[in-house]
Amino acid sequence: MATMQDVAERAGVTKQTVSNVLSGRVRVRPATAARVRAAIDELEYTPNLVARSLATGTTMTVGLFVPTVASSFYSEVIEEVEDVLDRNGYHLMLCTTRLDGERARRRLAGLSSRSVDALLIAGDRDLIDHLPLLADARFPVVLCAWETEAPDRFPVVTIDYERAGYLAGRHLRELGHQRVAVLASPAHTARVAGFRRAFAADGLPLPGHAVHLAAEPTPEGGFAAASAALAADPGLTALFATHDVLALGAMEAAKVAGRSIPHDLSVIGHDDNAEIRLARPALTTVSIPKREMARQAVELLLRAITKSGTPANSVQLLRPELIVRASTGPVAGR
Amino acid sequence: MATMQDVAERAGVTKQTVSNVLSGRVRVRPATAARVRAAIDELEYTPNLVARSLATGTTMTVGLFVPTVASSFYSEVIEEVEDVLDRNGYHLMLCTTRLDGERARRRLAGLSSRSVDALLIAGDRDLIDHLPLLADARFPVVLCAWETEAPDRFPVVTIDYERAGYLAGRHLRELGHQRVAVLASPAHTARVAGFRRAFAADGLPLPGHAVHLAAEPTPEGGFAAASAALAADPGLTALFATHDVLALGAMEAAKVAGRSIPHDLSVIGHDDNAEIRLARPALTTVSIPKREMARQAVELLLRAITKSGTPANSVQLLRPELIVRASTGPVAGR
DNA sequence: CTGAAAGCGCTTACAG
DNA sequence: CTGAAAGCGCTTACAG
Repeated sequence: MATMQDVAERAGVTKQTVSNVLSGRVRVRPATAARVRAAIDELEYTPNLVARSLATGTTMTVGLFVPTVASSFYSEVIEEVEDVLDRNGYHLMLCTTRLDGERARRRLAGLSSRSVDALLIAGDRDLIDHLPLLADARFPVVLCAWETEAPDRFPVVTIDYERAGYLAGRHLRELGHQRVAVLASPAHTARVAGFRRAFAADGLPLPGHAVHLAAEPTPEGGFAAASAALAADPGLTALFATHDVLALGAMEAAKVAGRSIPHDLSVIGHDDNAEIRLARPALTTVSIPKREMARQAVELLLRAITKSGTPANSVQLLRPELIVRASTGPVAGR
Repeated sequence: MATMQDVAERAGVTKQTVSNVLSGRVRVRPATAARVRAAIDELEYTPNLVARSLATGTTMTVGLFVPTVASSFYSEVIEEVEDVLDRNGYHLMLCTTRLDGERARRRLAGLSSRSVDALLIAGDRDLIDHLPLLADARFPVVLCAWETEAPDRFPVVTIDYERAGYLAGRHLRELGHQRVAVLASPAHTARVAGFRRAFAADGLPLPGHAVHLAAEPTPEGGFAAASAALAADPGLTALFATHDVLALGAMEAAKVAGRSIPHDLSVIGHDDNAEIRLARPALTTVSIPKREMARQAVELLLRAITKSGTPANSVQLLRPELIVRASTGPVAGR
């Protein structure tokens, strides 16, 4: 392994000069620089990043926490984060918490030792209880895809989930639906609240039992929740699933129950994820700008690193958008 | 930021003693150790991993290259890799190559500077041309999920893809199918070869035009390829998709063409990925032990790190398994 | 069982 | 524009 010292000797200079050539921050006479470059090539020298990190106090890597990698939402977040990072010369350290708080805690503690220049935490499911661990992190922390209320001390870039739920509710209201149910993952409280608001605004507050929790964020979970909802109230004319994959299961359940979509039952999802491309009829859903969110979160993080201060403690909300397709229709159709 | 020196002063010892307490590799008198631990707590000292890395020459992080994170195959590989790593105290540095050879090259060069203790490369699509870059890597490299022939110098843990294709072919043969087509991603050469072998063995070599390449590994890609196959030869009785998501699209295409599955057309996939849970009829497929593969690959890597030698240059093949469900049936049914 | 020294390979002021 | 020095925060033999 060639070291900077080796290169220096070969080029007949000191290692400081080699360092200067490499960093470009100090002007070096062209002839000298050329000699240094030649030596670097001959020796196949590549700088030791660890040594550089120790000297500069910077690692050029960012940590990313996500609940899972097996969902198109987080896949896209990860890819977007990596792209922005890559463009700026940063590496990505990935931790998936897997709904395991203890695991999350352990990984968080493991990363907090200056091996990372900043931390991006996506999704609030597992880490929320352990955020105090980061109370005096010496690096910037940004939260994204945060649906529950976030701790005051960290900036967050997220979706206006409440509005997303509201858009879904308003759409169903405009179609005349009155008896509706919600299929929700336990964490999706803001979406449910927004949906409720749309109905309450019209003087039709949703009864508490209209919300059916799905045990798992899978089609199977949606199938079970939808079956339960339909059994509990056969008069239902519409279903809001707080997650597209839940909606997929709900469509299956409707079929099994002999209901055609959207004629007998409207179904609306949330996310506009890749998983629904094959759904028939095409699923009406609320689209959320996940890549945009990820991009802005990383950029905030990167700005915080270079300014080496804590980032402005702001909450940034990206707006969702209703995408009307074929799975929702007027209630009159029934 | 408290340093080891600070802890030492507070505890009235030298930093070497602190180091010894931390590492546990040298016995320290209990009373001294207790004083040191107290000082650590009071100062909230956490060791600087970068400094440790420079001193030990080890970073406790492993790099993982995957083509993409947006597929359940690679999601599962990533999660499994991370689990094994985590259990052994290692961190994960993730690079997705995204079908971009130049990007892959750049990331590879970026990692090769001792910031990683070992490298696991999953999938051969993007990096194969750049592997020579690793020719004199100073850390172990292991390949996995490799379908094309791997460069001699690296150990590989992969699936017996040829056999997977063979199992699919043999199944169709046993059901009496003679006129069949293959829907394949361009890289899936071994699966196609194995499938061919099953037919050739029965004296029914597949004509070259029986293979239809899918432009993209998506349901849409499968739909297009299947439509083309059905148009080219309406007498087809079975389709082998080298990837489950292709099979999903093929099932759609069959529906559109007015063919019922499996009565008019048998469809068999490959991978047994989560994406097919909702397919109706349930998809017959060839299951591959992806998590097992990932686990063994990482363990090989870890062994290579600790032995600090290059791992045994072996090729390890895991066996696929045929999973018969409802999308395939006897040709006589037609 | 504890301490003094050297070293890991860089970078960053600071002189010349 | 180039060189000598100190330092980043650890670990690892090596003495005592």
